[in-house]
Amino acid sequence: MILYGGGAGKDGGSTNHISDGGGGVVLKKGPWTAAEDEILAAYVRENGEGNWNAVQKNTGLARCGKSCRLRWANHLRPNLKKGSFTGDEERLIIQLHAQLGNKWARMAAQLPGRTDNEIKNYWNTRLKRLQRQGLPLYPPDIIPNHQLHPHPHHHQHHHHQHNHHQHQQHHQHQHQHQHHQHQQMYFQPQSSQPNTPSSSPLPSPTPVNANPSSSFTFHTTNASTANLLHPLSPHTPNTPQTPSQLSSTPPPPPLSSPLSSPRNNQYPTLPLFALPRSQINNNNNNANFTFPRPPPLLQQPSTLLAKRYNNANAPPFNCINRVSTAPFSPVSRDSYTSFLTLPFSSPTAQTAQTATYHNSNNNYSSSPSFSLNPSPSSYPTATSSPSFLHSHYTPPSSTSFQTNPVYSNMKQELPSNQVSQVNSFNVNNFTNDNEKQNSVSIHRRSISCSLLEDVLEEAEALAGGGGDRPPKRRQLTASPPNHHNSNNNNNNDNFFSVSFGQYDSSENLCSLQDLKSKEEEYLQMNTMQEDIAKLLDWGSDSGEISNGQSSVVTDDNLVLDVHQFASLFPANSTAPATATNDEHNNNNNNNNCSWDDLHGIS
DNA sequence: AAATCCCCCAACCGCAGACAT
DNA sequence: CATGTCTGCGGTTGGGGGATT
Repeated sequence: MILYGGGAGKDGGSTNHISDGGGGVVLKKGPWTAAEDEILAAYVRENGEGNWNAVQKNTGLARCGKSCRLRWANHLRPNLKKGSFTGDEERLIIQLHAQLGNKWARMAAQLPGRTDNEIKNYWNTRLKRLQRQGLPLYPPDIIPNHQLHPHPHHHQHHHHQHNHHQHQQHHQHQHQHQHHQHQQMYFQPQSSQPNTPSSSPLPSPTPVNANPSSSFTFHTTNASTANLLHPLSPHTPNTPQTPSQLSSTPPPPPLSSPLSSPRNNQYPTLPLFALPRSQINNNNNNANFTFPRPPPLLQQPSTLLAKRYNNANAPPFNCINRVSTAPFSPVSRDSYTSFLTLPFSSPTAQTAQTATYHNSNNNYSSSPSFSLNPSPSSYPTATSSPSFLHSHYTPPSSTSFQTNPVYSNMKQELPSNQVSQVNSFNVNNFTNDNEKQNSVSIHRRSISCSLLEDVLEEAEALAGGGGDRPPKRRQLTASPPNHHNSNNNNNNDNFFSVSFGQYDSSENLCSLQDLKSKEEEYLQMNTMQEDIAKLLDWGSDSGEISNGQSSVVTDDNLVLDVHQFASLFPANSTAPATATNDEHNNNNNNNNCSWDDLHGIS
C-alpha cells in the first residue's frame, strides 16, 4: 500500500507513505523532519546503532529500518564532517577511486566523517563534469587500478560480480591493487565508470604513460599517501618519490592531454592538484603534471562558484564553509573544533551571524571575517556542517548543530534542513585576545582559494593553528570591503597570487615557534596517516609506514616542511603573481598544469 | 519577471552478504 | 542446509535552488 500525501518530499514529488508490508504501518518516505531526526537520534543514543527495524517498532517512527540507518549514517551520527571536501580529501578520493573503483563505502572508511553517499555524489558530480569537459578522471600520474584488469569494460556490466569478488577478498584487495598498479598504463577511465556513458567525451585511451619508467604514480607511495592526505605533513623520509627520484623519472606530459593549453602552455605554474611535498620541492623542469582539484571552482567561477558559494546578496567574500577538522582523525577533530562567523548582511550571512553570535555581544567588526571557536563544546558543530555551508542552505537556520538532534532538542515538524534557530550551544564567543587574533589572522587570509588554500591553511595550522585550526574554505573568495583592496581581482587566473599575496608569511612563520606545543597534535595527525596507510596497505612494500617510521614528526622536519613550502611561494615574490596574472607567462620552473589555464574550460 | 536549464545531494531502490533460526 | 531477517553497498532518482536565457 502506498499512500501519498502530506508535505513535500521526493519520490515523485510528494512525500510517500508506504506500509511496511505487514502490519499495516504506514511508513513515511521522503525528507526527514527535524522531529524524526530527534526521535531517531534519541533512539540511537539510548540503544546504539543497529537493529534499525526496531526503531519503528520501538519509537513509532514511521520510517523503515533502512531509512533510519541511512539517515543516521549520513546525517545524524556524530563526527560527521559536512561541507565541501577539502583538497586533501579530494585527492584521496581520486586516489582511492583509482584504486578501488566505485567502492564508496571503502573510500568513506578512509575519510573519517565522510559518508559513502557523499563521496559517491562527489565523484559522480566530478565525473559528469570532467566528462562534459572532456577531461580525464584521473591525473596521469594516477593509474586507475581497476582499469588494469583484463576486461575493464566489463566492470560496468558485471558490477555485482565484481563486488562479490571484492567482498570475498576484502582483506586482500588493497594488496592486489598495489600489485596491479605496477603496470604503468594509463587508461581513460570511462570504461570503468559505471556512470560513464560509452559516448564519453573523454580523450582516447592513449596510454599517456606508456613508458613505465618515466612515470610516477601514487600507488607505491607509503609516505606520499600521507603527504597526499597532508601535503604539508612532515613526511620527508620514506617518501618514495623523493625530489631526486622525481628528477630522474619525470613523468611525461600527456601525449594528448586535454590539459594541454591552447596557448601551448602545457605546464603552467599553478599546481591545482596539490603535490606531495617532495614534489612541491622539486622545483626543476620536471613535468610534474599535477592534477587539479575538481575543476568547477576553477573552471566555472562565474557560474558554479557563484552558485554554490556566493549568495546573490552577499559580498563575494563568502569565506566560509570549511569547518576544518583534524586530518581524518575523529579524535583530533575534537580539538579542532572551529566555528565560523559571517558578519555579513546577506541572508546567509545573517543567518551565520545569528548562529555564531547568538550568544555573543554582536560586536564584531564591520569587516568581513570569520572566527573560530575552539571550544570543545562546539565539537558537534565542527563535525556536522553549518547549514549555511550548503548550497541548498535554507535560512533561517542556526548551525548544523541544530540539525543534528544528537545535540539538540528541537522537535519541529520541519524538514530537517530547515531547522529553527535553537541554539543549543554557545558558540563563538570571543572572549580573549587569542581568539580575536585568530579571527584577524584568518581574515587576513580571507582571499584564498580551494586546494592551495587548504594547503596553506594546513601549513598555518601546523605552524600554529592548533586548536584554533582555521576552517578550510573551498570557494574562491574575494576581498572583503576595506580589506585586501589590493587584491580584489579574485578570479581563476590569479587566485594563486591572490591567495599567497594575502598569505602573510611572517605571522605564520613566527607561529612556527609554537610548534612544540602542537607536537602532540601533529603526532595525532600522523597516527591517522599511519592508520590510513595501513588500511590501504600501501606500505606493504617497505612496511615503513606501517611501523610508523614515516610518521615520526619532529620540529625540525616540520619547520622545514613549512618553510620549504613557504619558500615556494615567497610572500614577496612576484613569481606566483606573475604567473597567475599573466596567463601567458609560463613558469617553467614548475611544470605543473592547471585547469584554469585551459581556455576551453574556463 | 518568468521560463528554462543545470547542478547538487538527500533519499530511495534493488541486490547480496552476514547472521540467526 | 534452508529460510528469513538484518545490514550494507552501489546505482539511481528527482526535488530544490541557483544560474542563465
